Amino acid sequence: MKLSNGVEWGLHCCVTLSQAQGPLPAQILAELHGIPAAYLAKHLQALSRAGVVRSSQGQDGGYSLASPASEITVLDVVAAIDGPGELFRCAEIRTRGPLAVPPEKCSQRCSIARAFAAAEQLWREALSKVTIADLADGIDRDSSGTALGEVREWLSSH
Amino acid sequence: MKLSNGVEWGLHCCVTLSQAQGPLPAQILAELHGIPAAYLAKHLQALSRAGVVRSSQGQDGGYSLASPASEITVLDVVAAIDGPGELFRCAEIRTRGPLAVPPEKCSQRCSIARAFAAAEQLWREALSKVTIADLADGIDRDSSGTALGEVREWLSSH
DNA sequence: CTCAACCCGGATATCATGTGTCCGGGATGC
DNA sequence: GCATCCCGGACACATGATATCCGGGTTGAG
Repeated sequence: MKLSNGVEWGLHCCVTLSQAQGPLPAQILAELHGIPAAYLAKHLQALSRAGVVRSSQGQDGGYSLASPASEITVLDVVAAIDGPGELFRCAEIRTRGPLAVPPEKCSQRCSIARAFAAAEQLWREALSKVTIADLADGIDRDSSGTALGEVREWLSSH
Repeated sequence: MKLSNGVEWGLHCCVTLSQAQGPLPAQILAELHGIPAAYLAKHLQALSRAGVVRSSQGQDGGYSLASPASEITVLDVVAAIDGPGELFRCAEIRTRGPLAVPPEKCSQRCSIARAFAAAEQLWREALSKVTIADLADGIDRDSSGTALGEVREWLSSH
């Protein structure tokens, strides 16, 4: 019914990473956004496994974007953190009860599942058209062009 | 991240109710679909509170559709059972951390929340264009026109 | 080579929510 | 009056999200 909070964190972190020169440790990203570092690390690992961000170990290591910000979509981050599963999971209750439909006649999804799948497809398409660069642009516009500069300045002083 | 199972149950029940002559008890609806009656009752109550179905008490009472099946949309059932809340809840983390944005500058939603709101709007519009009558039609078509007749026959013998 | 910084993965604890059951109360028709 | 049925709340349980911690491995600097 609702999306994980980690999706929002992941998107903010990607926007921040798009403004950084080099790799950023999870600790710094957590401090900047005021969220628990240990938990954020888990979501960053998920983003890393999905190939959205790249991780470099060792001293001066950290996370950086694996692709240009204009090529990473919101849907990529959602799929990486929240999983690729569908919003609506059909429990196939037509195969239960006294009028159960035999499974061999269920090669096609029922009309209810089809309706949700079509709606979800529109949702995914919309999210796949928004990139990290678009989000950064929107944040900058909302702040009259000061927000991203402040982020870069804060990062360079840490 | 996922929708409640009760949404699917509610939709199937609405389709069944569209085939009934009079009110159907929750017990009958649960038996027909092979799902727990006590739990289904909770979801039917939610549908009743939302005005999707009408309940009649006393002997020979039960649930019936409050409107014609062609005027009840899938979105109505989703909102009634799963709540009117959004899929994506913005935690407003821009108001946290060392670069916190003062709340008085947050009259507008952040660009991330706007992207999700736009995508979710498409999802809702798609669901609001599918009615219970459409679902019943799809189920009948999938079964080559036999399924709804079987349901009506089963109902009349109980 | 040693050390510190940092990522990775798993184990664990806690809490909210979904799932499911049960019971008392009230309404309705016979 | 009685059986049937809805309504609302209380309760237990499973699941997943949230959050923390620790040991192990990797890398760069001194």
